Amino acid sequence: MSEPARSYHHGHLREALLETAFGLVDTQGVEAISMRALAREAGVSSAAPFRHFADKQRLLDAVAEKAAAELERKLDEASAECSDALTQFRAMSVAYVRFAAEHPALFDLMHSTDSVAAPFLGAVKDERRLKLIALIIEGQNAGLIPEADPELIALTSEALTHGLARMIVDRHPRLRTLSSQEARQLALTATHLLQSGIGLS
Amino acid sequence: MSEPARSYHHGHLREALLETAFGLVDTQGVEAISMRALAREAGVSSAAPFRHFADKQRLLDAVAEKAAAELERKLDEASAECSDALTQFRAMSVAYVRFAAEHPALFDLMHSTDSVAAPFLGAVKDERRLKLIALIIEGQNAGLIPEADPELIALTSEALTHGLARMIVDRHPRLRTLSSQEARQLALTATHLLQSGIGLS
DNA sequence: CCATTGAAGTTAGCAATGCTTACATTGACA
DNA sequence: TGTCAATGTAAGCATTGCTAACTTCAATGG
Repeated sequence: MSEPARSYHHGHLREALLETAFGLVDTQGVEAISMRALAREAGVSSAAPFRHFADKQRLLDAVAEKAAAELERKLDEASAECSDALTQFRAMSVAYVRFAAEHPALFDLMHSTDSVAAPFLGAVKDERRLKLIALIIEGQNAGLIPEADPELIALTSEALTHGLARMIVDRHPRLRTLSSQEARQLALTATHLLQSGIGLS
Repeated sequence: MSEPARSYHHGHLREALLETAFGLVDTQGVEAISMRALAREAGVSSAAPFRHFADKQRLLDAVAEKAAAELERKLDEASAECSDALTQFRAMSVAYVRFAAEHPALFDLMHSTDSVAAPFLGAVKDERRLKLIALIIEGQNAGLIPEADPELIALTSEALTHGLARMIVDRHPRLRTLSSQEARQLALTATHLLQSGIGLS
């Protein structure tokens, strides 16, 4: 935190910009960030950021990738605490919805940025789907998940999870009352409800 | 189309702005619209639009409401062609996903605008949910839909449908190959697959 | 041990945008 | 027919994304 009184050269400009942009998106939304404000915040001229990001969109892409990495970390964390495949599967879904509820702007940005522009983002999604499918197969082998095309189950589950997440982010009327405190609660219960009640098992 | 050579007063500025904004969002996305460009297009000074829309956001709100009306029209159209409750229910889901696939930017705008700022939008959503629930109950009475809390079924279905729609809009990897031609196809098949395979019935 | 060079910073400025204020025009209505 | 509110215009301000031309400085190789 304590920056060693730099002169002329900042030293960590790129990371500094990225970090404050990340925080700003998270707390105030994408439209709250401007290159010039970011530069000001970093104590640097308004042209400096363009040495590190070709344009604003690239900066946002980087923020999106960082958000994706964070999401991934939470998903891994969630699944690591569980033993059997089905529980892991559910824990990941819950963590996914929870992340959306707690960081709507980041979640939104993540999905509105083109995976082509942010390759890491696409790679992460692919990897996650593979993991989901593996988990489903593992669950089926253990008799925890009914026999059906694993890809279809994965797709259904993704749609359900993603849909619920977006309904929360988009302030669905039914879920309108959400304070960010309740979000966590609801994310958990709703996902469990949906998945145990109608989806798998 | 043929404007009668107006002088000074446009006559239908508000509608004209709204219409071209609607089209522009649909074909180029929200970020493609600017008040000044809209004014230029309408052959009017750059301050004129502000006589009809307090600020840009209000204009976008109006576009969102118009999109919502359009969606609603298509949903009604789709359900009107069906007889029994379950078929109507499915037809509406399919139409919903199809609309998202065909008009991603409008769909996106619709959900990113606050229902408080655009009251019609919120009202329409409420009304639709009530209709869905009524349809579910009707389907249950006819033995077409399994007995379960209709609200829960509605919520699940909404999550599934909305999730699928968003996955398409957000260019989900699994659905990445979409050309807007195929979108229609996929929307139909996927929704049928999901709903008949795992959801209801 | 310096000269050079290229990465990373600066200043100045362009074009565009959202929006406001003060003024102009005009159709509709008393 | 006179007036006035609605609707248009002109001019301008602050801000933004981005560029071009110049400066600083740390590292590198002769």
